Formats: sequence, structure tokens, C-alpha cells
Amino acid sequence: MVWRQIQRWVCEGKRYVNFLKSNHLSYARISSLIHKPTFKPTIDLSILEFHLNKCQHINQFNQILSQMLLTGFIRETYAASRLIKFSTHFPFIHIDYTRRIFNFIENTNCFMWNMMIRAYIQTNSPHFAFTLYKSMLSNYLGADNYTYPLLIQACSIRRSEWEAKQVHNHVLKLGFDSDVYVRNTLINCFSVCSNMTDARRVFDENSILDSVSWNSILAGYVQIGNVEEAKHIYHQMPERSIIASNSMIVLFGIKGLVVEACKLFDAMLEKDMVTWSALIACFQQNEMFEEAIRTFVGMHKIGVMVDEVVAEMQMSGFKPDEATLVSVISACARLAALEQGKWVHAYIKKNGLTINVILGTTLIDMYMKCGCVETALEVFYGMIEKGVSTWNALILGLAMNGLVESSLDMFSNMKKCHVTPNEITFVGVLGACRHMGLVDEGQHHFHSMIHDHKIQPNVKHYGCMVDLLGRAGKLQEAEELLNRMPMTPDVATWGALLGACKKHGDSEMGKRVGRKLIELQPDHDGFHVLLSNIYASKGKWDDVLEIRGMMTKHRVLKIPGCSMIEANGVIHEFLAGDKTHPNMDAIEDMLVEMAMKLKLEGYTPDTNEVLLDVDEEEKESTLFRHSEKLAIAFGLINISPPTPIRIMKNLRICNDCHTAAKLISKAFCRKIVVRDRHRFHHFEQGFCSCKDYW
DNA sequence: GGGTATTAAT
Repeated sequence: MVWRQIQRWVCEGKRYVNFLKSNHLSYARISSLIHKPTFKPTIDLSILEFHLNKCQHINQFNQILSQMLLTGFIRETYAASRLIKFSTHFPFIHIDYTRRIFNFIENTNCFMWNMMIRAYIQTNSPHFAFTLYKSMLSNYLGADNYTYPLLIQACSIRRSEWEAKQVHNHVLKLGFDSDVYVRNTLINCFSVCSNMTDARRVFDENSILDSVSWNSILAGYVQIGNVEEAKHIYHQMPERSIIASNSMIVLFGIKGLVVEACKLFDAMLEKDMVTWSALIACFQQNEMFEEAIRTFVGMHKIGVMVDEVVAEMQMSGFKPDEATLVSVISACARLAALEQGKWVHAYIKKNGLTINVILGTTLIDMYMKCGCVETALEVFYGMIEKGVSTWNALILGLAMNGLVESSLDMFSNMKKCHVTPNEITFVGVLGACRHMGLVDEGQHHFHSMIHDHKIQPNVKHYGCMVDLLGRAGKLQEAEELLNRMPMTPDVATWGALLGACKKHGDSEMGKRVGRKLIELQPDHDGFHVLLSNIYASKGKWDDVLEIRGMMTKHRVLKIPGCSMIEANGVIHEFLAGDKTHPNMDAIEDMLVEMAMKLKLEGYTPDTNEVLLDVDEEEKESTLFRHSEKLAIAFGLINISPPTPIRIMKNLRICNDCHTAAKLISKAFCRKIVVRDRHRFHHFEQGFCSCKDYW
């Protein structure tokens, strides 16, 4: 009987569907319907619920709705509650439509209001939660203990500490502070707003706490980076979840407490994906790239067998996901470990992982930093979704590799694709101009950045401009700009000017700038060396000695030049003057051969660069033991053509090595790629991609 | 009938 009745309703409802749609539930029409004489329905609520649950389409919902309006069944508070509940749960019903239905309901109760508040929060309109709350109160309906967690959640989303405090006052006045949900959402909300004083106040009131309370307060301390309190909470927690431990690893990582992160990692009995990823990220962020890669390698038992990590990981058997790989690839990029990076790329393909925006961007960055422009471009064109960072990696990468024109072209393409450039984009664009000495173009972009894109230049942008002007020989303008910048110039900017003085032989300005720099950062090795080189190039050995004396006094150690080269998946390191490599004999022979061929190509050593006050012959031999020359010799022996010899150097390549590398590329018919501190040099057939402007 | 928190990456 009942079944038939509701089925009949549903059928008849069809007639009203169009009516409802075309009239947008006009109030007059609907109230006339509602005020029709009604028959008292004796429908079981569970049957209504059953039919609501079956709704797949707005029309079906409307059939039920119209019957409820028609018969007055909507006046039953419980029936109306069900209707609102379902209406807010159906993805195909717009919140405004639900709101209109809600407005017709005369006998609302707390439950319905709460459902509406929840619906607004879930549709990204948390501010309506407060509007509703206010009208709720003005309708003489008291809020209940279910209302407050919702309101507080709305505060969290809006990061509105001020609103949270007001809600908190209401909570205290009405005595809802004993409800654990209310307390937890309050703790979380204050934590999210970084207001740990109030979060802690709620937490410390002697009342029942559960794991949510503990996790929320911990998350708060992790977020503001308070290691002490976080540790304290973590140790006192009645039950430590994996998530809590993972958060601690992350916190240690950010704070550079690698040892503590490792300790905690080792102590964890249960680990998950995030645990491993967080540890790898921790190594990566703290410049421990070898460890990052090693951890990853151990993680799924591949490649070279490495130490104790493997044993443990073999038991764990986690498969790395996209987030893990991002950290690993970043580490490869920093090490210029191309082979390892390629391996990871192949791993991604083999395991069918998606190259998402972040992963793709990281891959581009890695290939660019390894000097593999083509592969980087392949990745770029293969990506479906590209973000600003993706374009930035491309623009910066191309510029770094000396492809300045392509870099600037990509900048135009980016704008054509309606991607809004950001600060970093302009670091890339200005950097590109700097690499080729495009003064006018650089100034144009600098201007456009401020006026067209409304981006205030930061210290890096100014640094670029000072460098651009300085290198181009416009020393006066560079110094003026440096004095004019609205912020205090950083050491790098002064350094750029000093470099320019050195390059253009302005020893007067050089001395001024150099002394200023040493004053600013007495323990920096590069500036002492540069200034001392300026004096040395003028033959002023007394001044050189003075600088050396200052270095001793300030305990400045000259960071030795170091070059790395990867052969057969192993990274070899050479220091200047190094004689410790196991293949030293072969390398010595190759050095002799190199010297011979170079002489034939007309090479004369550029001894200006040598800091020491020694005779020419000794200078020459010092020059010939620069780390990049050792690495090149090693590469010539161990890497067979046509594979390029790829070298990474910690400092900038010196003039002499640059000339030598060009000639070697010709004499030995080899491609040589050197990544120095700033950029790439692709040597081929006697020329360098930087066109000798660097 | 309905309400809370939580971890990894460019």
C-alpha cells in the first residue's frame, strides 16, 4: 500500500519538474501549492530515504520534492531534514537550489541549519557559514554542539584567527567547550593560524584529549618550526602514529637536523611511503645528494649494492612514487649525475608513473643541469599540463646552456600560451640577457617587468642588471644602479661588480669594491681571491701578500677547485693539483699528450690567473693541474666518443682552462661540456657555446 | 539524523 503510494507520487511528480525548473521555485506559486488542502501522509521516513537514495538525476529528486510540496509533507520536520540532507549530498544539486528549498521550509531545526552550513563550507564558501549562523541565532534557534566544529572549520579555512576567537567566546559562554570535537577543531584552527598560545590554552585545559588533539597540536608546532615543543609533544603522545613520526622527520629536515631525522627513521618500527620520501627529501634539502640517491637506490633494491640501508629496505619493499622521484631527480640534478637521472627517467616510463607537472619540471631541470638540452625539450613537449615553474625551468635551462635566443623565444611563447610570468621567470629572462651581454634587451625586460607585469624587482633582479651592465663594460652605470637599488645589495651583487672590475681591468673601482666586500663578509674566500687576482694581474705583489695575510688572519680558506665527472655510473672527483686518483699514471700520460697537442694548436698558458708569486714555469704547471684539466684527461681516457665528456665544477672555469678546453675539443675531436658555478660551456670544434662571453 | 586532525616534491 505504502509502496504504491510513493510510486504514484513519483510518477505524478514528473508533471511538476518542468514547472519547478521554469519558475525557479517562484515563491507565490509554491506557496499556493503548499496551501492547497493536504492529505496527511502516513509515509515511513525510511521509504522516503530509500527513494532519495536512489536518485541519479535532478529530475528524480524534483519529482519527490514537488510531491512533498504538493502534499504538504514538507512541513514534517523530519521529512524536510531528510530532503535537505540529501540535497546537500547530491553532487548534481547546486547549493543555491538547496538554499531555495531550505528557504521554503517553515519548521527548520538545528540539524537542517547545520547541514546548510556544512554544504557552504564544502562548496568553498566558508564565509556563508557565519551568515547562516547569525540568521540561525536571530531565528531564536540555538546552535548545538554540532554547529561549532563546522564554524571553527570555516575559520580554519579562512585562516581567520579573529573569527575563531569570537566563536571560541560563544563556545565558552554556552558551555560547549567540554565537547571533544569542539576542542579539537579549536586546537587545529589556532594551530593553522600559527597562534600556538591559544591552541595550547585549549589543549592544556584539563579535559579529555584524544589522538586528534595530540596530532593537531603537534602539527601546529611543526608548522611554525618549533622543534623543542614539537619534540616535547611527540614524546608525550600516548600513541605515536606513523603520520606524527613522519611529520617529525619533515621538521628535522627543514631545520637541518639530519642526524635526528635519521635517528628517528631508524627507530621507527613501521614505515610507509611518506617516511622514505621524507627522508630522501631531507637529504636532498640538506645538500646530501649522495645519501638521497643511495637511500632511493636501497629503497627498491636496484643497481649498486650499498651499505646497510639495502638490507633494511629489502624487507620494506616500497615502490617509490612521483613525490619520491622528485627528490631523487633533484639530487641527481645537483650532482650532475646524468646516468642516475636517466635511470630514474627510465624507471618512470617502465613503471607507468604519470609525469605530472612537478615531476616533469624536475626532469627538465635535471636534464638542463646536466647539459642535455634536447632531452629536456623532449620532456617539455611531452608534457600535457605545464605550469609557470615548467616554463621557468625551460627558460633558465636554455639560458644556462648558452641558448639565449631560444630562451627568450620561449619567454614569448609562454606569454602566447597565457601563462603569467612570475619573479623567477624574470630571473631567467634577465639571466639570459646577461649571458650574452644583451644590455638593451635586458633593460627592456627589466622595465616591462615593473610596468607591464607589476612585479617589484627583488635583489636578484637588481643583481642580474648590475652584472649585465658590469660585464658589458658599463661599470659606472652598474655602480650607480647598485647604489640606487631600494634594498641593501647582497654580497652576490657586490661580487658581480667586483668580477666586472676584474674583467675590464678597472683596478681602482676593483680595489674599492673588493675592500668593501671583504668588510661585509670577511670569511668569504672568493672575494679575497678575486681582489688578490686583480692586484696580481697588475703585478702588485705587495698587495697580494697583504690580502693573503688578511685571509690567514680571518682564517679564510681558499675553497679548492673541484671537478666531477661521471663514468660508467660512478662519479669521480678531482681537486686542483690532485694526485690521489688510482688511475693517476694514465692521467699523467694523457696530460703530457694534451700539452703536446695544445702547443700544436698554438696554445700559450694564460698565467695571469695564478695567484702565487712564483716564476712562470711553476705557474704553468699549476695551471695544468687545474681540476677541470685533470677531469678532461680522465674523460679522454675513460669515455669513448661520441659521448660528450661532461664535467661539473664547483667554481667558475678560469680563462686558461676555457681556452684549453676549446682547443682540446678541436685537437681530440671531442665534445666537452663543462657546467661551472654559473652556467654551461659546450665546447666543440674549437668553439664554446658561450661565444667567449661569460 | 549531523560535527574534528595528520605526513612527501619543482
